[in-house]
Amino acid sequence: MPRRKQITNGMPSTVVRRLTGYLALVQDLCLRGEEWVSSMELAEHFGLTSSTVRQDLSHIDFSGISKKGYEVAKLCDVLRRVLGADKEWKSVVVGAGNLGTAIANHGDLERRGFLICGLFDIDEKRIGKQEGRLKVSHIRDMEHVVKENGVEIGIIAVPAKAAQQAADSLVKAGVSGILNLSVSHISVPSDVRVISARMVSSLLELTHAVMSR
Amino acid sequence: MPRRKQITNGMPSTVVRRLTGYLALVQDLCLRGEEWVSSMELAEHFGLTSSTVRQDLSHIDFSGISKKGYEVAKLCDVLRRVLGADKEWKSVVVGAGNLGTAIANHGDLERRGFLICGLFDIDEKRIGKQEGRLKVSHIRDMEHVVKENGVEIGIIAVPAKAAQQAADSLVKAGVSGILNLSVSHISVPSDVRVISARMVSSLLELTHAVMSR
DNA sequence: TAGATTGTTAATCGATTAACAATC
DNA sequence: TAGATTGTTAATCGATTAACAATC
Repeated sequence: MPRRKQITNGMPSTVVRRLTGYLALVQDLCLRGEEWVSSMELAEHFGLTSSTVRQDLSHIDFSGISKKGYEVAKLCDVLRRVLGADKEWKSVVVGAGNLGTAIANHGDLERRGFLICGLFDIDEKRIGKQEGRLKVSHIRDMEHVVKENGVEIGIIAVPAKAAQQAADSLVKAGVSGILNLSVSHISVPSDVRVISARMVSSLLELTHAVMSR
Repeated sequence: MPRRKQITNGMPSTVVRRLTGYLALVQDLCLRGEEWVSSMELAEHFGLTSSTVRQDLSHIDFSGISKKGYEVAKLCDVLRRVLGADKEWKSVVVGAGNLGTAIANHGDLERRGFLICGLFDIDEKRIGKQEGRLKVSHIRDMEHVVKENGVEIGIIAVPAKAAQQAADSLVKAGVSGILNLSVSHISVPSDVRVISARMVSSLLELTHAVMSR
């Protein structure tokens, strides 16, 4: 059997990560009414070389103009399309503690196209509670909500111990992607995508950096 | 003038990031009473090769034992020391909205050595409010709190527009490292370390991955 | 036109993997 | 001892940077 390559489909993930940054900046420039941005400006803003920026942008179907740079509004559109920021992503949040409810009610997410369709917990004391626009439901009702609304994204905001169980429920309910905000590592079938934004890990990256100044 | 290398001090940041993952797993194994872990087990858990794991661990002052692997408890100790997880980090949170208060009251952080000493906002309506153990203070009092308590870490949890201002206040107050949870990019002097754990960016990485399955 | 900035190729650099001797 | 797993060197692979022709 030939060795299967890990994931050689689209762009390298390092490029995708930088594109999310470019998008954030370009949206900003757009609001400020800027019309053009050069690879050099983008590079300086993120501490990269202009070469890297041009390489990154060569991955997407978009061209700059020799003397002027990139047209902000158009670049914004293309990046939004490439990253999926132009469509609405139905999402659910697992974990109705402080963090989960904060996320469920975090206007920024909805403003950016992530429509939270459900907030779930397993603790009977929390079930039924009204949190902003959402009522906390039991995890056993998740599958129903996911199917009903065509939910594709699950956000895990539970304590470490419950993370794998939350992931299992999300997978069983049928989501395609999971954002893991918990402290733990989770394992899922290979057709489900996972991104971990573990705050504690980030904080430890930070403390390491602070210590080794 | 000779070209200054970006940051060639310690370990590559990719290694540091993986070490934070190893620590999370090893702490878990420790709780479960496991005594030994091999490079192979660590690798499988994170989808790496055992070679990468051994290379990573060769960066830290710690040795495994030929036939058995790595001693869980000792590895845990060393990783904690290397990453700074063994000491208490005084921290402040800027932004007393949903996210900021969730973080300030997030038990997981305190349990892991991040002691939140202050919660700040600029909105008069929020100032003085009691949020769990903390009372919301005005940003202008931050410098005092930071100096008084020897705060080293600032966590930014404000809306996009206020992020740079929050960063400026933190820098002025004298923190050494910033965890940026806001949507925006921030710029700070080069002696201040920044890690961005922007949820929206992570979500866009995720949606891109989901789209290109 | 002249000059600035792109897109792209080739060179460099760094990170991952393979391989294997050392060793418990 | 024999076998498993480490630590480390060398080979491979991929990502970043430099350079420059194309071009607006």
